[in-house]
Amino acid sequence: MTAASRLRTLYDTLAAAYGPQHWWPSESPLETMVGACLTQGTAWTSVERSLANLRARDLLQFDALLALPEDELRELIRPSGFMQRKAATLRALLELVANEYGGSLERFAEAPAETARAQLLAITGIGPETADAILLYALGQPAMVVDEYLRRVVVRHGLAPERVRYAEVQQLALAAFAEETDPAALADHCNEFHALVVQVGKAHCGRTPNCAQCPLRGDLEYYQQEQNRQGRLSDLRND
DNA sequence: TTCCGGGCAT
DNA sequence: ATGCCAGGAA
Repeated sequence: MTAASRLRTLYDTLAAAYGPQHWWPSESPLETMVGACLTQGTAWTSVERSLANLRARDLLQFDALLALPEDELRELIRPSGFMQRKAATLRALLELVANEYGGSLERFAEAPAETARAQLLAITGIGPETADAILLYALGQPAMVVDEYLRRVVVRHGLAPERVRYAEVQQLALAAFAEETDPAALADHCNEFHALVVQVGKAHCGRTPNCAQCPLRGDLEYYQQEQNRQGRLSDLRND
């Protein structure tokens, strides 16, 4: 049983348990992009308040948002926290799209994924998770989003070592869909995968694990039994 | 590792 | 009151 095939089974188990997740909830790619920045380390309900503030002033349009002074933006996004950093990040993101793509998210989406990702990562305040979330949910690219929940699931189920890096978890998750050759279909899987991981993570894989009712407990027991078996063999060898 | 931060559940 | 959240930078 390879790590990739086990992860694929976890995905299928989550899909069966939770059903379609319909991510990312938004009315436009711009709103998705903004939400992706605002939700860093922040509950989604708080992000919704900020988005409502912007929508109420018709600011969820590119030109209007670009024209908004940073200090005003800061106040409108206050409910989602880290407002100074996030306001600066959003400004830089809007300027990237304005300067490199004429303010068109459609053109941004047509850029090679590697180019777009590098440009996003060059912005202070956008790290790998936010960059991949924007690539996937706002630009439609087949990017795998790795968050703390996925890292915990992968580590706790013995699919990777404790100090595993972002890129390694990402490669492992992509390997679970290696048979998918169509980019659009892969993007659909990436979309659903991350959404499902967030669901199971919030309910069962927080700071302290809560496995009793977890849909993935079967796989965990499999791993723990393997671990015990390895332990007994190790004892027989006296090491 | 620590800080950034308001909102919400407990 | 305390802990934690669809993270990232210094």
